[in-house]
Amino acid sequence: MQQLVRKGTNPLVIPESSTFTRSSFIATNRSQSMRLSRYFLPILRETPKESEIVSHRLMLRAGMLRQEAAGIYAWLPLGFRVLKKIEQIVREEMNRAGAVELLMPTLQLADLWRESERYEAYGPEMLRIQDRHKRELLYGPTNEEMITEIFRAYVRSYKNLPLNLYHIQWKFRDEQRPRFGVMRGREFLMKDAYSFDIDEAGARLSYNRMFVAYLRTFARMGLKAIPMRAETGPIGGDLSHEFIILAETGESGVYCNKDVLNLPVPGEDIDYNGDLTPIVREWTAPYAATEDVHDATRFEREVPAEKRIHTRGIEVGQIFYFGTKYSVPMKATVTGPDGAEKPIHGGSYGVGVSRLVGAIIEASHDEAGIKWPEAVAPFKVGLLNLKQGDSATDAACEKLYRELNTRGVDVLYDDTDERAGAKFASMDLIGLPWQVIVGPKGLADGKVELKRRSDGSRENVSPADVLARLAP
RNA sequence: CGGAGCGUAGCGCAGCCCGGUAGCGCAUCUGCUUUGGGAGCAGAGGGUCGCAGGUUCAAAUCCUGCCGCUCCGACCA
Repeated sequence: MQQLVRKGTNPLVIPESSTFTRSSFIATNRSQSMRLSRYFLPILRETPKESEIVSHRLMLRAGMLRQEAAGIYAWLPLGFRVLKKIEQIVREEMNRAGAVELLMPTLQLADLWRESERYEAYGPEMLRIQDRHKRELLYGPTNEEMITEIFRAYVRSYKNLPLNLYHIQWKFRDEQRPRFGVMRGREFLMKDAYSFDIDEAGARLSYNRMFVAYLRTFARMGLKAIPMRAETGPIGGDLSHEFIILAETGESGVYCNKDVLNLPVPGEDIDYNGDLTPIVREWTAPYAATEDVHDATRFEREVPAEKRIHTRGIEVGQIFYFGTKYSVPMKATVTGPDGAEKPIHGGSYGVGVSRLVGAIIEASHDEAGIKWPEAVAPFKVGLLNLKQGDSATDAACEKLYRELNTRGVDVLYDDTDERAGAKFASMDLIGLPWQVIVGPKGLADGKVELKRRSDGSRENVSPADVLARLAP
């Protein structure tokens, strides 16, 4: 069933009799709230057949996502809000680490890829396109060539280094078998950063900055992402880590030392110009590896039996140092202090932004639905009016809705005339961190119910306490 | 890319073998009764049966081709 939650009057028409402007969408400087009756949230009661893993199933049921073709999705409003929140966290942490944002196009000229000799090498996963002039284009699966082209066009001197440029853009890889929803789509949103340094020593400093930025990025999303030694893959190079979150339903097997789960994540006051080596060393000291590079002998020698973890994981980021792999064939050189031209040493650093939406759900859900970490939740609070039309509950809800907004809290206000049970089920499904449940029974005692989605705990509090708790 | 399936109402499915006016549940709409964990009753609307061709008096059903999607495996952020 597809229930388009849209009931009530035409939102484009404010009745003349209205004594107030009925705004369905409240946007203050700090918050963006919605009335469910005016939102677009097509919740599915039944599980769509095509979804195999839990995150995909929940994204479809929660009205976040619509499949348009194999591995290609439309992001519905609720899903889009999560995507944007994740994107923004990635952006803030990249900026904090000194990377500079730009935006490259999705389409690239084939000639660019011929320079690095990857046009032929990439194979059928690359979507190749011809324009009306029969020029060969491709939908970019990654952007090393293009960023190198941009870099070499402008940067001449070592004095402009180090430089780290990144963008957050849609990519396309024509997977033979797309599956698992956004976890392995063909079109996906990715943050990719590219570092440029005069030599390997400099490149390793850049690498470390991204390493630390990734620790912070994933921690902010409520994830324990573990850096694991990785194969360098088709991009090449000799230093690489995958950042993996543990989830039973993960795509690959992982082995690690339990200690790595409790390491401290650097605070936002971390000095990216300082020496980050101790942090990287600390995080790479405990054994942690995916099964394709797993060394059972070492694992058993280094990790005491009670600290061995063998489970599955989802890759949410990967960082590479690849040296002069692109700068040599593409002639991206700068003049060094000695007056000699040198190819730059590069690295690339990806975060699967759209994949993270699914990965977070894999790591945080229960039977009833999603449990969003607050930092990425589409709304912080779900406000449930259990008896729409009752003047007391309506008034109490309207007041809470306005006041939470005034205090900068994102609220999804379920003001529909659904029955209480349906509202509970829908709210649990979409997984907002907090539910404020307002009904006649509680209001008789001047109380509403405050429920925390993460652990299901609930308590009866006054509306004033709700404000104090949710908008301190 | 090997193997296996599936396309019938918004979603989940039956009907196909054995050809004969397209059905069920949920959802939607109307009315009444309900109202703190996915309500009940009564009524209503909604389908080029994936597309094209063929066989036949007659095709959702049989035959051929194509398209789309899913699952297992190999592969991958």
